[in-house]
Amino acid sequence: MKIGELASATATKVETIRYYESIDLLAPPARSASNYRDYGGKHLNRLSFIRRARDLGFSLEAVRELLALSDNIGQSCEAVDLIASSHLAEVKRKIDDLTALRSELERVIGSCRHGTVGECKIIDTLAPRSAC
Amino acid sequence: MKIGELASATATKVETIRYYESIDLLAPPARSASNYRDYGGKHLNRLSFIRRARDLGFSLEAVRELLALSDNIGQSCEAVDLIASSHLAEVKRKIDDLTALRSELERVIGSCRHGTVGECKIIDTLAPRSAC
DNA sequence: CTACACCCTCTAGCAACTAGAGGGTCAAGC
DNA sequence: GCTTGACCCTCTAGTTGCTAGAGGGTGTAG
Repeated sequence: MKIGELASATATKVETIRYYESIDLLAPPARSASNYRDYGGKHLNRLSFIRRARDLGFSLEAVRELLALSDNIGQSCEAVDLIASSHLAEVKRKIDDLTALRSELERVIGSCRHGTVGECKIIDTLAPRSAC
Repeated sequence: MKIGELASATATKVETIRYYESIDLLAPPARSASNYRDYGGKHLNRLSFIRRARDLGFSLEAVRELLALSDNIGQSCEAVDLIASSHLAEVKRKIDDLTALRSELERVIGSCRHGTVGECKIIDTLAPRSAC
């Protein structure tokens, strides 16, 4: 399987696959006579795993740990749970931050009377002076 | 006013102030005899503006535009409104994305039975094989 | 035999800083 | 007068997760 085929099989860009190899996330595959990368089923599985984890928002470092853990089939999955839970906590925190931000932005934008910049409430919120 | 003073007055790091100068967001101040940056009230206002806009999540490019607009006091504030509204739309989109992500993560984590990695539902979700 | 799609390596770029190296300046305390 | 420590300076490289480009080689269809 050539890199382009692996790329379309996993909806990943060719450059991204090479990048994953360069950071040791994906093992270097065999090479053809013409030095083309030649991937097998293992690589496909591994890259699929990476893709799904990335789609769930895990960082590449987290993915790296999840991959390592997934290889120790007998071990407790506590560590897996921990990584996922702390990621979830982070996602929740971001949602909270963005929700607060949204309210603030809505308030600011809602106060705009569509006059001149000199009277603009939005600019007013940002600048430490002037009135609307 | 030295850079450290401006930094603590605006809760900005010294390096960040120098960075803003390097990308022409903040005008270069006068220099003292010993080549120290010497800031005035204008710089304080400008940096405060930048900080508030950044706190509202505006990109540096958006901040640059907002700053330019805020100087044209007579102009219509339509452009300001547009920048703010499109930022708000972006924030909303991010909240939606993260909320969907949160549900997915909660579902995945909730299915974990705290056994071994081989039985782990979390790993199972990521890997295209095995059972819990 | 010549297009053209594909592959290769290596490097630089994005946002928005942050951290470090390697140096100069200035006021206080001994 | 001299050292200590907190500042300041410039310049460069690192962070995350790719993406895009230069400058080349390969393989196949017409």
